[in-house]
Amino acid sequence: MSSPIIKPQTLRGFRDFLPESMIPRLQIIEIAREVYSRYGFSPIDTPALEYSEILLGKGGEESDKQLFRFVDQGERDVAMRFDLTVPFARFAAQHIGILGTPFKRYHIAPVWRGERPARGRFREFIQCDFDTIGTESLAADIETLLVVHDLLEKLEVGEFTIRINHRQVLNGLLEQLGLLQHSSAVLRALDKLPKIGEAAVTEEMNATAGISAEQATRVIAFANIEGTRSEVLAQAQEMVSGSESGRVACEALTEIISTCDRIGIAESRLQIDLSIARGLDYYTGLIFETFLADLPDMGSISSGGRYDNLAGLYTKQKLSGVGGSLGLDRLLAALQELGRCKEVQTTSQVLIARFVEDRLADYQRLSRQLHAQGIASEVYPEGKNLGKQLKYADRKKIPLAVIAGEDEFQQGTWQIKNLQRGEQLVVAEAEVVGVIQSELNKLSTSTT
RNA sequence: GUGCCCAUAGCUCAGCUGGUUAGAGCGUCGGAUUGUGAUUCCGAAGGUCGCGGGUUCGAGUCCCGUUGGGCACCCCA
Repeated sequence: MSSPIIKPQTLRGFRDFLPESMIPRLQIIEIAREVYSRYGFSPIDTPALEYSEILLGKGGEESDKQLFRFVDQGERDVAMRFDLTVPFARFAAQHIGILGTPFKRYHIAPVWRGERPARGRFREFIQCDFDTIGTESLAADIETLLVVHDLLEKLEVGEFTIRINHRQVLNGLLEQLGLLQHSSAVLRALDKLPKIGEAAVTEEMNATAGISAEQATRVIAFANIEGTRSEVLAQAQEMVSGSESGRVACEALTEIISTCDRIGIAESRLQIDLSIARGLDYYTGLIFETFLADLPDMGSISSGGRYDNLAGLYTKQKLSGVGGSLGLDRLLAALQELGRCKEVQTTSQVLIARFVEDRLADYQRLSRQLHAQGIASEVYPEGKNLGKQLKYADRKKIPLAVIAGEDEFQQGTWQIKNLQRGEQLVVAEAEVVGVIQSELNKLSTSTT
C-alpha cells in the first residue's frame, strides 16, 4: 500500500512561476533596479509580517478587510503587508534619524491582499515602489516623473503618456464650488470617469457626497478640459483663481512642464489631464498615471504622486514625499499582448553535447571558457544519444549546440551547430570561443 | 464581500434529453535513425471525469456543498 498522494495545488490567487515567466519578470525587475539606482535611489527591504496595528486603518475599511491577518505562535497579532507604502512609513519613522533627509529609496517586493482574484489581479504580487521623502522641493516631483519616463523608455513598451494633475488644483475647484468637505468622495467618483462615464459619476457623486447634478456637471466639465498643455493650464488657472492653493498648484504644474520641456522630454509623453484623481486619500500634491499608446484600455501601469506627512501615525517628525510605483504584473501582461516578450525557458545560449561520455572534462573546460566571456552555456549531463541531447536544446530554444566526438578531438576541432538555421560549422580549437561569440552576436542582431 | 459562468489525459477541447469497456489533436516516451534537433512514418503510456455528498436500476451528464479558475461589481497594482 502506497500512501495517498497529496494533491499539488497553490492557494487561490497565489502563483508558481515557471522559467518562461520568471525570466521576463526578472528582466523587468533588473531594468527597474537599474533606473532607480541610477537616479540615486537606494534599495531597502522590510519584513513581510508586521504587527497588525502598524497596518490597520491605513487605507480605509476596505484594505483592512483584505489584510491577511493571524495570531502567531507567540500570541502576537500580526498581518502580511498590504502595500509597500505603509511599511515604508513605519520604516522611515523608525530610521530617519540615521538615514537623514532627503532620503530616496526603492523597494521591489511582494505584497499580499486577500481580495478576490481576477484577470491580472492576484493575492500575492510584486510592487516596484520608489519614493523621495523629507523634501518638498518641486525638483523631487520632476525627478519622479523623469524616473517613470526613463523606466518606460528602457522597458520598450512603445509610446506612452504620463498624465499629470495636482490634488490642490482639484481641491481649488471643489473649494470654489463649496464641496471641499466632500473632496475624498468626489475625487474617488471622478477617478472612475473614463471607466463608467459621466452619468454614472454624477450619480455616484450624488449618492456618496450628496452633491447636486449641476455641481457634478461642473466638476466633470473641469476634468474634461482639453487642448494643448498651456491651454489646459490657462483654463484651469482661471477656474480655480479664487483659491490660493489652487493657484499655487497650477504654478507648480506649469513649472514641472516647462522644466521637463527644457530637459528634452517629448510633449506627447507628458500631458496635463485634469481628470486624473487617484483613489487614494493620502495624495496631496502632484498625481500621475501612465498609459500605453498601444494599449489604452490596460489602465495605468505606473502611478504615484506627492503626499504630506507620510509617517505621521508613527512619529511627530513631518515627512512629506513624492514617489511612484510600477505595476509589474500589469506591465508584463502588456508586454505579452504586444508580443514583446521573448519566449524562453532558459538563459542558456550554448548546449555542449556530452557526446563521448569520458570527455566530460573537455566539455566542461570549454563551457567554463564561455562563462569567462559572459556566455551562458551548459554541458548535457548524460552521455546519451546525440539526438536526445539536441532535442533538449531545441525544446529549450537554446540557439547553439557544440558537438565534438573522437573525430573532432583527433583533428583538434569543434562543431558548432546553429539550431535556428540548421547550419553547421567546423572550427579549430583556438577559434571556437570567438566563433560562438560572433554567431550569438549575429543571432541577437537578426532577431531584433 | 455580492452576483453570474466554468472545471473531462501534461495542454486545448469533444462527449446528444442520464444508458455498455470515456474520445481527438497537440505534447511526452519508445522505435524507424547507437554521429545530429526542429520536419516524416510506426507504436506505447497516460483519466477513481477537481473533491465530497445526494437523487437514480444506472451519473462525466441532474441536485447540494466545497476547492480552484474566469467575468461584472467593490477596490486597486
